[in-house]
Amino acid sequence: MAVTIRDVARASGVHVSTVSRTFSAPHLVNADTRNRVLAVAEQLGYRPNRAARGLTTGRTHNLGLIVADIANPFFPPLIKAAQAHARARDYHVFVADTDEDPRVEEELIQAFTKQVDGVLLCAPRLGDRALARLRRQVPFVLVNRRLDGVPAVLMDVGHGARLAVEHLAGLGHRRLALLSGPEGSWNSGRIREAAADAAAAAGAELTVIGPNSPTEQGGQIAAPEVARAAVTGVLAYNDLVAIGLVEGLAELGVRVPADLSVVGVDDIMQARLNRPKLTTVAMPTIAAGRTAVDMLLQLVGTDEPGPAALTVLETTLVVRESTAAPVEGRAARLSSREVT
Amino acid sequence: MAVTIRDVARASGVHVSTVSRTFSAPHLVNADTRNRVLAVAEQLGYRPNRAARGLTTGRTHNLGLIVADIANPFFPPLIKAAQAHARARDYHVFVADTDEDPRVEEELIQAFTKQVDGVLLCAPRLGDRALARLRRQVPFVLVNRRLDGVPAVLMDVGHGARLAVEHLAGLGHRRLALLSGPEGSWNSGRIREAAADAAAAAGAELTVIGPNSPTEQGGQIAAPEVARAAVTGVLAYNDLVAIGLVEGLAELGVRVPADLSVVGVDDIMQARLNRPKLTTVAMPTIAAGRTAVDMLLQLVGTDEPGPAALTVLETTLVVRESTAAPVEGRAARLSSREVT
DNA sequence: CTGAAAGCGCTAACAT
DNA sequence: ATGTTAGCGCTTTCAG
Repeated sequence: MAVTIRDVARASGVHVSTVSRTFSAPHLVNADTRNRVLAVAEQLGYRPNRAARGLTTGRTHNLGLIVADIANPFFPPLIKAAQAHARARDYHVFVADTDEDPRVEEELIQAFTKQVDGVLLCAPRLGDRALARLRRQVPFVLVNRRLDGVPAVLMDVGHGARLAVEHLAGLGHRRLALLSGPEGSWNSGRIREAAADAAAAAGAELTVIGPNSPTEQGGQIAAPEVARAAVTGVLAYNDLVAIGLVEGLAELGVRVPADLSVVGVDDIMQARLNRPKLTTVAMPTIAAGRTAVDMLLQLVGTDEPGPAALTVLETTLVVRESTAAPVEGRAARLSSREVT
Repeated sequence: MAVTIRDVARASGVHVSTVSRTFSAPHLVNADTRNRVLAVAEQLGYRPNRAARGLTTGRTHNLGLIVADIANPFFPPLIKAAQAHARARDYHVFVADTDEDPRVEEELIQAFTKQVDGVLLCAPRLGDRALARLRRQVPFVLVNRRLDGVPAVLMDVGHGARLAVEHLAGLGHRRLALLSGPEGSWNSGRIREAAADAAAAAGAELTVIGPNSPTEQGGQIAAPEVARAAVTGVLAYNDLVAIGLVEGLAELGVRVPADLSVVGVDDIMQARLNRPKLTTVAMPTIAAGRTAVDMLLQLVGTDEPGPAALTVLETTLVVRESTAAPVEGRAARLSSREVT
């Protein structure tokens, strides 16, 4: 085994408890002794064993971070921000991926219990009831999901969806479609509600198509149905779906934005790369990651003062090239076209 | 505190060691007792404390995974694969991001010591000497980096670079540039060597431009220099750089592939989305993530038989739209053009 | 300010 | 097959 507190104690001629204090309560030990201990520790290459410490203190100084899909470009910036922020506060973070499966999600939360001081649940797919139950096992904060009494950071995607629909309506679109997200997604619900409201207010008709897998493939698969729906504007659950939709549409000979306007949600890097560049709702992922860590640390009893138990972050609409004014009679023309 | 092994023991009328055995060596305990213990444990909601277990066994069942930048699209698929693979073997993984800073990299490795059974170092930026020293603190396996005596999984990017240069040469390009990567990058060195070899073999001239930040910005910044270099084909350190380069070039009025051919490395999702779709060297990231975990677990003494201490994974060239035959006299025309 | 002693939750010989 | 007894490395009363 490696060098322990005991080795340091022996080598510096003090008792282990003094060494311990040197690291966990330096002010309780005489400056001279402290320096000596520190020097010896340094020289021996001593590093406190966090697990052992956690055993007595009850705090592991570890956090769990659970997302549906690490490879979904929406998450990495959030993970990166959360990880960096946590590290700056001397916390390490376990990252895990549920593969969009609620059961895996539950298993992971269970597995993290006792391993971590708290977990960040990003856009969980689990039901309210399960979440409420799990909550008693381990403290957590939710990202993009609201549940009574549980701290959360929300990116106000409803607002973004409203802006998107108003943008479309402002361009003159009256027949809109919404490509909804996966079953358990809270965001999908918020987008849908807000879009419906905004559409009604603007006197536009909104058809909901879904649920869809939150991937490019999901969008591509939905393309024929969208084409058949005789709409001129579409709001997709996220950018990946939007990008897939544009691709699928292209294969059907439907051009964006000439024949159909498409807006996404997330503003992932790909949105800017896509041709046409995607009009989309930008999400403050970095701020969300940081804030979530702050809230979690506050929740698990760190002294650091933190934000309130519910933080709502604003979203904005980024208008790019995938939206344009509809052309007269387009809807009719589209609906009568032969589509598989 | 939550429910411990002791609570289970009391409630099921056996000694703690029996409970312990029920979980860590089930075959050593009578089926009836085992079932009873299991039932009680289940009912009480008992979950073993891995940290406590680790204290006595010396194995934490945790892995560390260190990358230069979580938000670089090259890494998420690798992280995802490694995490999933590790979890299937009952290992949790700490993910950390160095922000391309070797000092942070070193700090992280230090911090993970004792916290994990081993660490996966993906494309480390640390020097050989530092790596060799650190290696004595914690077992690790390298991804895309070779160091004597240290297990590694390599994606044969040299081969890919060679294919790329041959592809360019085959198209008729004779004046090539290489946008190299960041200082500490082993991959960048391999690409450079292989590209130089292949260029020489094909009778082409190769200008090295760099080092460059491994980001879109890095490519964009290099664009003027590339334009000035009077080359007709470019191999970039990675897709991000290639994409940034294409953008930067566009701003200077240089079109890809009409005026200049560009090849990237990595085949990230963005490569396909970019216009023109990027010709690039595809990396087997998922296999790499899995293999690295296997090697690491083998290294730290799991019984599972694993692959050898050095695994080289093949890369391939994906030809898309960013490369084409050069047009007569283009190099001269480009070099004489006014470029800032 | 520092030492002594107990114990965190669990495993690992060693007995029985 | 199960109980006993020591710790693992560290923190935390409690004395002094």
